Order: sequence, then structure tokens, then C-alpha cells
Amino acid sequence: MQRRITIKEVAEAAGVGVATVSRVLSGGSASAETREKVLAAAARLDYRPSALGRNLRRQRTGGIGLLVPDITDSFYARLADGVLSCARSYGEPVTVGVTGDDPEREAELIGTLIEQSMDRLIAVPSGDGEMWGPALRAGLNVVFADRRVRADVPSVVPDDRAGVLTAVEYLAGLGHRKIAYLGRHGQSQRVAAFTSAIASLGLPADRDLVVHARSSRDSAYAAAAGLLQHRADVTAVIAGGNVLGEAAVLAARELDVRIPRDVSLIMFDDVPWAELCSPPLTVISQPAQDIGYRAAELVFRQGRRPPAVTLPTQLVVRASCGPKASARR
Amino acid sequence: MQRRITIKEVAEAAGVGVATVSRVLSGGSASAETREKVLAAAARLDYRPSALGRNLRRQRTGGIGLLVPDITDSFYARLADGVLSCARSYGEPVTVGVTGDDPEREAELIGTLIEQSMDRLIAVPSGDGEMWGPALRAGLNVVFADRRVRADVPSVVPDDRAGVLTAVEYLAGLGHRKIAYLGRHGQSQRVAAFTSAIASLGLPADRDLVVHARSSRDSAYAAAAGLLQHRADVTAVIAGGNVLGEAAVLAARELDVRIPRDVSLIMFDDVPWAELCSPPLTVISQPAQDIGYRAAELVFRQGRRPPAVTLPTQLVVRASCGPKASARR
DNA sequence: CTGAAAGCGCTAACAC
DNA sequence: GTGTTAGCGCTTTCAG
Repeated sequence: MQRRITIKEVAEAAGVGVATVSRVLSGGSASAETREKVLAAAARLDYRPSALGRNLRRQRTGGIGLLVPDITDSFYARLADGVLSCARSYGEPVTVGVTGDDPEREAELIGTLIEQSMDRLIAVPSGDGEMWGPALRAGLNVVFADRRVRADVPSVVPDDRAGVLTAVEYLAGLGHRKIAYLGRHGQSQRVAAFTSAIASLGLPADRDLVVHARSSRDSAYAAAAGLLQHRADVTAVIAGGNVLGEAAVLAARELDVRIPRDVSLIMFDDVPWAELCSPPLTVISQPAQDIGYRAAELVFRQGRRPPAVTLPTQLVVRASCGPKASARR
Repeated sequence: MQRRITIKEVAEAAGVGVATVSRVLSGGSASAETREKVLAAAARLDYRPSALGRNLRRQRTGGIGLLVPDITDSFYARLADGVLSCARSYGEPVTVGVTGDDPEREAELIGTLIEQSMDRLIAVPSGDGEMWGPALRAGLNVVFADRRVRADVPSVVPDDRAGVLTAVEYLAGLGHRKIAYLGRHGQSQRVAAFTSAIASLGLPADRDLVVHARSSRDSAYAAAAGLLQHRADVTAVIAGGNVLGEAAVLAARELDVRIPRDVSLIMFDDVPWAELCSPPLTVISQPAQDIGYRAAELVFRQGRRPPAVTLPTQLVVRASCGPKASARR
């Protein structure tokens, strides 16, 4: 391992003190002449300031941490892409962790990040936000993405209320009355929006009409299949994410229930394959990449920040919804 | 920002010296009694050793860097997931960067990682491997994933030769002779395998039958559309990745060329939607997550490492390939 | 405007 | 077995 050039060597090469080098390189004041000398020496030696040294001294890390439930889920991948893209413009590294929507694992990852003295963190929180107390008190600069679970943490979220309402209204307009919501744990926001939308349209309320899956394809499939199997009376389902939508289509095929003839399907999150699917899926598109980007902007912002920014969703009608079918069986 | 507990405070609380605390916490020798005291004090104060301090002293970072062309591409997302999963078992953080398959951007990211004193790096290299010289000489512990562009860097790659050969043979068996390869830049391996497979089966060689796209959906679509439009004589295409496959299906629909009636399609990389697609896509599946996991194992391994590990691919026949059609138009 | 010096938190010699 | 101490590379007072 080749030894690394240090500020001291640059100072010697330039014939100045280390403090001067530090100042010049961080844009402090210096005479034009000195500046020149230092810059030349640094360039000549190909000097790279050690982030370790700087961070230790400064007692903070520039970089940012990013916690997502599942990087394999297109939605979170796009969200991450947004964060990465913003961070790149700041030249700051981002450390990502996968929580699997498990609060325990999340806490563990937060611990790792704290050990790194990472003081900026973007997270799709997995629990109800309780365990964030300590981290917050420790001074961690956190912003939540996709889910808003605490009022004291700035959050960037899609407009769940509007999105769900649009979906439910659209389905109701097609004559559906028994509409199910297939969600994943941690989406309390959305479930609340769903039940309230159902209520506001005077549709029959039924707790069993919302089904939850954990953060895995298997779990999603099981939930979807269970719903389709046991509730032959539901004529429409809203899948709370692309993995759930995928599971719903798969389960429907397996169980030989036809979309949209037997049941209509609306999926949250527009993904490229939604259009290629048979039938093409009607979706509520969400600005995943934007959510990430905005969250990153927020976490880099020093001053007072808005408590929440809500980004619009959009209904994209394709071919997975039809008029209410007579109940199956 | 709450001040952080330091080793010194733990030492005082336990009534021992700092070195002892350090030793105990890193599993060094100490009497049972002291160990007890230290552990108790550390737990009581909720002490978190600062990675910054340790790394500065040690002159290295535990964590690992990961460079992928596009985190939004399911293949790389799964690869990343594998890396993350392995790193988690070591309790080490991973810093990810997106190169967009651009060597310049890649170099920039490597620079950032070096500033962090990151000494372990997993990369899907974007160029021909030339620019890796300096980084390697600087002692960076690199392993390549998905692509093998330098013999002096351990690599974990899918078995491109076998995969491509299988695909070409399958297609040839169906009667196809004009087979095109739709790849992305940087996949030189695969292109070589393709041309050699074509040759070994005695099919007509034609340089224009391999088309390249850059790392974006738009570029992929343009390449696919161009191929389908200008080469009405090709009756089968192999897409070198899921993004390219998606683009091919989309372009085919747009141009009203039917799969598999007008052209057969084999896609590299099996993704959940391949089965949901209309028609379901025949694919060469690749162990993306495994590639990442194995690469991570390698980068953590200290001693001598195998120069390359090749992971098997598999042909999954679905419905996107048919017998050779008469040339369109 | 510039240099000397004091640490940031930690580990690894080195003494005891 | 345990404590003391010297830095790792850097920024930031504080003098000059």
C-alpha cells in the first residue's frame, strides 16, 4: 500500500506552513503568490486531502446515510438514485443500508452510521418512528422519505391521500364497491387514506379489506393470493407498490382470476413493465426519484426546513380496470 | 449536537487507562475483572467507538465502496443487494456510487472514495480498465463484478460465453440465421462471445448485427428501434440486459413487429416481469445477487484470491421465441 | 498574510 | 496485565 501524500508534504514542497495549505485548499484568504505555489505543489504531488483527518478534526462527516427497505424494489432504487444524484452534485459520498422494513435491523444500521460519525441521514422509516428518539436527540440530521411517521422530522412524501382517493374514486366510478387494499407494513399513512376514502364515498367499510405483506416478494405473493382466494367478493384491488402489484398479477394468473374481467387492479408506482404487462396496468405513478432528490436537498440544507413536502401522484389509465364484475363463484 | 462519549470517559468511568478500554473492546487480553468493569462502563455510557478515530489511526477504512452503472437497473440493484447483504454480516458500511457507465464519472467517484481512505472497492467497471492503473497502484483492494476487463483484478462474472452460446444455439435450432445482439457499452466480453458463437455455428457474420446502447432507457430504446427498423432481415435478437429487453419489447410494439411471430427475442437477465410480459420472455437468467455477494466475500478476504470466479447462467424458455419467420417486408 | 501548535478519538508501541 | 504516550492528517485558534 503506497503511502499517501499528506498536507505536510505539500507544505514542504510549496515552502509554506501546513496551515497555509489548508487555508488555500479550503478557499481561505492568501496572497495570490502563495496560493499559486500551493496549488502548483498540490497538483504536482497529486495531493488528496484525507477526509478522515478533516472529519475527525471537524467532528463530523460530510457524507450522508441512506436507509431503504429494499434496494431491489424499483421504487426504492429510483428513490436512491435521486439521493445519489443530488449527493453527487455536492461531491459527498452516500452510504446505503437495507432495512428490510425491520426496525431492529434499522436500529443496527443507524448504529453503524453513528459510529462513522455520519450526521446526515435519509431514511424510509420502517416502524412507527418510536426508535428514532435517541438518534434524533443525539443530533442526527434526519429526513424521512416516502413515509411520514414523526412530526418532528422533515419528510418528503408522495401525496398518498390524493393518490388513494383518485384510485378509489376511479374504481367506484366503474361500479366497484368491494375494493381491497394490498399494502406493506409501514404504510400506515396510505391505509388511513384508504379507509377514509372508502368512507367518504359511502362504500362498505370492512377491516379485512386491507391486507398487509412484509417486505419480500414471497410475502407479497402470499398476501395477494390469500386475498384473491378468500375474498371472492372483492372486485377491485389496489396494490400499494410495484412488488405488490407484480404479486397480484402473478397470483391472479395462478388462481385463474382474470384481470380486469374478474377483478380490476390499480397499482401504486408506475414502472416500465407496467405497460408491457398483460394486461397493461393502470397505475398511480409516484415521483420516486424526485422524492429522493428533494430529501437529499433537505438534508444538505442547513437552516430551518419545511416540516414536510408532498409530491403529487398521477393516475395513469391503462387496461387493468374494467366495470364491476359480478362476484366470482 | 450532543457531544459524543469518548474512550477517555469510558476509561475514567471504569477506573482504567484508555489503552485497556481499547484492548477489551477489540478483544485483546485483559483480566476477567477489568474486562467486566470496562464492559459495564461502556454499556452504561452507551459508548460508541468513533470509526473516524480508529480509521485515522489505522490508516484505513473498514467499509467498502460499490460502483455500479445504474442502480435503477434491476440487475445492478440485485447485485448491490448481494454486496450489501454480505457487508452487513461483517458490520461494515458500504458507500455506493453510480457511474452511468461513464469512465470520467467513474474516476471522479474513485477519487471521492480514496479521499475517504476507502481501501476496498467493488466495481462494475465502465471502460476498458485502463484508468484503473493508478487506483490499483495506490493499493486499492478492488474486485470487479459482472465484467472482467483486467487480468490483474479478481472478478466475479456470469458465464457470458456459455450464456450467449446457449442463446444462439437455441435460436439457431429454431432456424434463425440472422441473429442480432443488442448490448450496452462495456460488455465487450459478451460481444466477443456472441461473434464467436455465431462463427462456431457457421452463421453469417455481420458486424452490423451487434448494436450498442448507452446506459439509459432512452438510449436503449433508440438502439432497439433502430435495429428493428433498419434490419428487417434479422429474425431474432438477443438483448444484453433487462433494460435492453424492455426497450426491445417496447420498440417492437411501437413498430408493430410481433414477438415471436416476426422476431424472436431472448433477454439476458431474468426479472419478475419477464413472466408477466406479453408474450412472456425467454431469458438467460443471471445470478445477480450472487455475483454481488461473492464479490463482497472476495474483497473482504485478506489472502491470495482466485483471479476470477464465473457463475453459471441458465436458459429459461418462455414464449418469446418461435421458428424462423420469413423476412419481414 | 502566514506559521506554530494544539488537539479531534483512537490504537500500538513501549514501559512498568 | 495495564498505563503512558506518541502520533494518524487535518483545521483552527493564536501570535507574529
